[in-house]
Amino acid sequence: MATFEGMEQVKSAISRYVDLTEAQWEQVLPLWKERSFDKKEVITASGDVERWFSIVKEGVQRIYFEFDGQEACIGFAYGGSWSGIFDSFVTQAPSRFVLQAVTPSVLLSIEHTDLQRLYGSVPQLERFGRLMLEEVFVGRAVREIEQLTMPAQERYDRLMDRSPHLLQLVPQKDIASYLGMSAETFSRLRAQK
Amino acid sequence: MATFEGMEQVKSAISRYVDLTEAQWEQVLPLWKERSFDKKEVITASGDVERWFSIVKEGVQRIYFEFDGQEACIGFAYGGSWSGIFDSFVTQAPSRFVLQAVTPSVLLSIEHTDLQRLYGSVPQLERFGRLMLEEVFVGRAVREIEQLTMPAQERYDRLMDRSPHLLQLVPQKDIASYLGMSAETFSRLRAQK
DNA sequence: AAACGCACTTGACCTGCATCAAGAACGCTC
DNA sequence: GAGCGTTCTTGATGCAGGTCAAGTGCGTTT
Repeated sequence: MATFEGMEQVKSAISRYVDLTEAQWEQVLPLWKERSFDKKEVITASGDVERWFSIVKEGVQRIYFEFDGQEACIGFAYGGSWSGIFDSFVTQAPSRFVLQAVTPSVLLSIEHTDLQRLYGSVPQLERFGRLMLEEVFVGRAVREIEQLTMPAQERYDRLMDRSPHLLQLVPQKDIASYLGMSAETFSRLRAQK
Repeated sequence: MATFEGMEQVKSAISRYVDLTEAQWEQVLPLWKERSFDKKEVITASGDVERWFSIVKEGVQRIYFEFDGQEACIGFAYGGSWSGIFDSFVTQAPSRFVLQAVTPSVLLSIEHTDLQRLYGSVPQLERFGRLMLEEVFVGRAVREIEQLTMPAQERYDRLMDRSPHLLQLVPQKDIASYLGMSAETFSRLRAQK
């Protein structure tokens, strides 16, 4: 079970979407667990079915895809945001992606089966489930649109606006990969500022 | 309500995922409606919330995104496959995409509210809902991975393997856009075969 | 503190694909 | 079936960004 601060963080994250009664919180909160990972530890491997939906308590994680020796970074998760392989979590099909801790990380997680059961006993949670899924969908769609319609330069600018701290937290090569450009191009873009 | 053939098609599409009793079919089938669209008619506009989940009875549709005068094609739907703006349908948030009939189209559709209600009264349908969502997710992820990791040539080959008939059905410029290349490049790739 | 590895920078080169442009071949409409 | 718009082809040109290579700095290990 999560620590006291952990439970508080889960409560405040969910509270942004729905109000629950004290009795309901007592059903919801005990199901969340605290999970810790070392730097570079793989949290969910390719081929695994994602069992957990998580809120990031500490650290940064990345989602990437492997193909003939290369890696393509698909997304990041950090303080306060959701973490996990959402498509695999939702569909309970094996993931083709890897979730890895970039920095030492602590996640507050709930199991798929527990969440499903909660949907039955605490109907308001459905709204939470829908809205967090919406955020994930929108995030993916925004990235897809940006990749399709913007040059490297502009994609860089936008990411720096949205997540200026990211640069301090993760290797530049991962950000470059996320933006769909080589590490060299990324470096050059930074230089001319 | 749908025609007799329409209901048969809905039944066989759902039957691939779950078995229902006759009594259950009688709850499910009457909620599906037949909707017809002219060539080039917009089915779901940008900004709309997607109300419908559909099975394609006839015709081809495309999903695209508009930005400063350009269009980026995100996907196609045709005979037997699902159609709709799935992320907007699932999240009930306004769509940033457009769904348009490329050829005259007939869709067999169920409303979001009706489907939600059915999940309550026919629990087996949840499985259907999950599996069709899985297909959509997987389709999106496959395309994302292909865009990221393959040169234009190979993306072209793969699409032609997967959907050889597509070329007869929709303008080449839309396929080119879907593959993330210019119409000219697409034309040249075809020529050298 | 020496030594190794890894991330980052910078330069030179090269190429895949976009863009521009101009013609050919289809549909539609009247 | 004449005319017009739209789609498709083909050629010429240009450039964004990938690749290769060599060097620099830093954090870790021993």
